[in-house]
Amino acid sequence: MLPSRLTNQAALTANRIVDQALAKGGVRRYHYALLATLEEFGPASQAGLGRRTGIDRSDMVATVNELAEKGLVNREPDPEDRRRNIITITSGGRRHLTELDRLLADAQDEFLSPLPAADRRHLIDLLTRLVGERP
Amino acid sequence: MLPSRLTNQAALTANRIVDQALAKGGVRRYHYALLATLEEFGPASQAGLGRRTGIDRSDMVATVNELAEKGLVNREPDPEDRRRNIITITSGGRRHLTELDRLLADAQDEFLSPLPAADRRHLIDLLTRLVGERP
DNA sequence: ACCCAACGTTGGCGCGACCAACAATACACA
DNA sequence: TGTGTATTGTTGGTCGCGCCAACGTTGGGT
Repeated sequence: MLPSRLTNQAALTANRIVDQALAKGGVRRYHYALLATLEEFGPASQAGLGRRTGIDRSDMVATVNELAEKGLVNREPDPEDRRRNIITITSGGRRHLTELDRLLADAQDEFLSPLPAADRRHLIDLLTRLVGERP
Repeated sequence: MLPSRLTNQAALTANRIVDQALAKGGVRRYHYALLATLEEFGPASQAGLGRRTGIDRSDMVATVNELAEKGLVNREPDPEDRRRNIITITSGGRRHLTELDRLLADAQDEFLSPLPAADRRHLIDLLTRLVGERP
């Protein structure tokens, strides 16, 4: 089977499992990606967040809208650059993220369940190099 | 980074490269999946092809339509079971598939380019076990 | 004769991933 | 100083994949 198709099949499985887990937390993948990135790197502009997550600027608008409506992030204009909005994760967002992380930990385990621990580490290493060292 | 996200990122890269390659052949991923499955396993019903490719029955209708319009497959009613259509790859389809295979070979190489050969084999092995041995 | 399962088909949905265009703002530099 | 260029947020739209529900037709079982 073609490596590309193999990878896609794996991603399909992963996404099914992950989407199901995130649905229990009431969010989709974009929401989690955004919350996790905010928690890891701190407040940033929408464009900056888009670059880090790979989410398009236009999709970022909707994602921030939805998270802001739930009170999980704040959107405020940047006083130093009036083009920008600064997105900040709220304490409620941080709490919610903790729950999502817990849900996702189980999902990862289910996703990787066919492989023993050593192979899981090896797979992660290979994938990291595959997606990381790319021009 | 979460294994699920890592896998998804790899799949995104793979799909971008593959889609671009298949576009040169004038088809999308579903078309190739169908042609390749027909070539490997021989004629089959639409439902049977759907089970093998993972393509939904409803999407299979459109895919067969498009390939039949191009003369790459034939759709004929099964005389032994009038519920079924038997889908057959044509000689033109076989020729086209050869070209697509060539395009895809380059795509695979580009996709896996960050990894040396031994690691590529290892990755393929791990992914095969990950998607294969699943309940 | 009856019911259930499988098939092809239609129509629809959601999500992720994109692109083009726009006004507002910042910035470089001639 | 002004003038062009780049960036940002936003709107609105497209495409493909992956699904699901429903329907009429047909087959197979009992």
